[in-house]
Amino acid sequence: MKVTSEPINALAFDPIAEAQHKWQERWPEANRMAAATALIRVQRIVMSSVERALAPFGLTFARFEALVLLAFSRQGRLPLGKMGARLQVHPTSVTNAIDRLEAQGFVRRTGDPNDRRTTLAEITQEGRAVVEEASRAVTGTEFGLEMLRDVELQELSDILFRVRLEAGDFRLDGSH
Amino acid sequence: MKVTSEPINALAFDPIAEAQHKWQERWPEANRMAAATALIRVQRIVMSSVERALAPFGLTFARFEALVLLAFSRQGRLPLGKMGARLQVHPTSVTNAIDRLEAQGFVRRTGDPNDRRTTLAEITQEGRAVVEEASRAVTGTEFGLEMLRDVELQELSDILFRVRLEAGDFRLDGSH
DNA sequence: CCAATGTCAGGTTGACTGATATGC
DNA sequence: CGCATATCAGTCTACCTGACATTG
Repeated sequence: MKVTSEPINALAFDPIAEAQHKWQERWPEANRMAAATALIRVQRIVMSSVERALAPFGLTFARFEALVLLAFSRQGRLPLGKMGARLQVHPTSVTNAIDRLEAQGFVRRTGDPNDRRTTLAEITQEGRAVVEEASRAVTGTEFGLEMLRDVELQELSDILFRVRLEAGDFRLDGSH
Repeated sequence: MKVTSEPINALAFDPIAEAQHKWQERWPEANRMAAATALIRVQRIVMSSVERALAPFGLTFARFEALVLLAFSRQGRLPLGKMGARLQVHPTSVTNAIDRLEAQGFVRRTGDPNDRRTTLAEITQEGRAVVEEASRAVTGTEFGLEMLRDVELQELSDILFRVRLEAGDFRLDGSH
């Protein structure tokens, strides 16, 4: 997904607060609406920051995520299906991302001898090199969240954790 | 933007916490990385919830936002440029959204007699009707944030407010 | 002449649906 | 046989860049 790159125009007021007031006059849940809208807007800020850092490496966020996942894996390779489950993306999106990464030489497809239905994606030397550099570039942007102190980051993560947990992203089994 | 519609697969652990640990072993800013990743994931949850509610009305989130903005405006019409500034989207995206809304009969283009460069988008009767119904449908989903109480919603909004403010989305002039 | 406004052409991305080949 | 895995074809949305005509 492409995303607004720069503040197009700084408004003289908070457009979300404005919308919240008007929403409240007609419909319920104005607070939730405001939080959701702000979330969407901040996601764009973060995405924009990250993608700007990744562009010089020929990477998008989706492909970068896939590459990091492979780099973090024990053997440097994973079945495509497992990657989709981890990254919470559609199977065809995984295929697509790996297609591109393979064309760039950052990933190689391998068959799995144990289960010949599955395809493994394996990160290459070039892939490891680019993930190292790209990660430093992304870190350098502070993910567009440079204004948040550690306490706020923690608060934010805690709240988002609850949403992800109760939305069914994962279970808490204690196995980890 | 289309988005994952359902939990594809509930993992037995939190994939973001896992990534945070591994990131920490190699690169700085692991907390920021985790917050950013969680933000992106929760935005997908919210988007998915909202777009599922809007689909029956033939609306996407982008078009719904535009329609709500028009419905909230004093005269039911706004210049396209102003809409882009409010919604923080690219000029061509506004043109595109209004194209579709016009084809659906929810919006009508008008010329501005004062400044003949600008085009006004005006919400129609049908547009007002659909925005009323669609808003109720969206509200019914609680924006995918049903698990957050008011205190948490407020905390979340406060933190996101700081990000938006310091990212340059708007200024605080006191004029509003 | 320069700036602003909106549109158009052309291209990229990510995601979805439905169908398909292959293997467990 | 049913199920899982990955891919392909085709479609859609949103966004971007660069060019353009019109108007202030």
